[in-house]
Amino acid sequence: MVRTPCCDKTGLKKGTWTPEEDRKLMAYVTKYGCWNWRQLPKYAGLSRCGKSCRLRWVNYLRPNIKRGNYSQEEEDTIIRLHESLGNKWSAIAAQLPGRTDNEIKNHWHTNLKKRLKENPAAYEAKVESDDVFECETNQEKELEPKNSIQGPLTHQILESSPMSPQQSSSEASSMSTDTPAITSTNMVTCDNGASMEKYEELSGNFWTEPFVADSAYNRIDFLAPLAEPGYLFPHSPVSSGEMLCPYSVYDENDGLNW
DNA sequence: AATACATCCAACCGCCGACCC
DNA sequence: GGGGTCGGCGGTTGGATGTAT
Repeated sequence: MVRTPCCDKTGLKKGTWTPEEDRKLMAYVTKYGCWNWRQLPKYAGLSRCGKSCRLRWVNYLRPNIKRGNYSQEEEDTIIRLHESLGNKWSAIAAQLPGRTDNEIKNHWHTNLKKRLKENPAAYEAKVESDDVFECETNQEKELEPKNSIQGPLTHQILESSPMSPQQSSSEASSMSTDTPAITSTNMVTCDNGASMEKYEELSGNFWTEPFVADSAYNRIDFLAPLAEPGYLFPHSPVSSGEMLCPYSVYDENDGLNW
């Protein structure tokens, strides 16, 4: 069958995302969830392909993204998993909460692959110890719920995350590391029809009135939730006082730090 | 200071499987 | 069962940034 392109090639912006686009996407997904990536840009007021929006959210904007240096432990995990799974980056990423498949893939190609090429002995040593690791992960698979989002390393890694020092592990475990869905009482989840219905009840004319970040947020500074958690998204994870952004967007001295 | 080169990583592209009608 | 849509994945690219000359 012939696939239609995921987006109209004309009139859609490509390339690096601007802070304004990030803000719109984040505001929209945080508020309404990812009910339909293809339609989302239209309602969010973005001139982007839905795929591009999804990628941007998943790889960059979504909560709990860990950025920056990889710990030795994380690198070891990537090496082990790559040996057993191959280039299944999403599967590897599932074992490293906070890391995206894209980021792991990049890290592999830019650092680990090169390093292992230079020092294959170290690679062999890691792979040999893989037997024990696989045994552990199999046990964990059996113990874990099938749809469990958190990987086995969640706890230790998130605790050491430099991204959100104020975030407790319980808070972290309440948030998905893998799905863009923002699950809360009045938010839409990607896969839960019941939630959608619930949301419709609460939002009223959402389906007939496109969300336009400009109009919705021009009146209230987008950063308001950071200053007053819970004001804009009373039932969102933000309401507990967490930072909305996965990375620092606000600098006390300079304002926006995009 | 200017230029060339190397490296990194965000984003795009095309394909695939799941799902729906 | 076939056609169409969608989300997700892995490979690749090219712009941004860093380093060397």
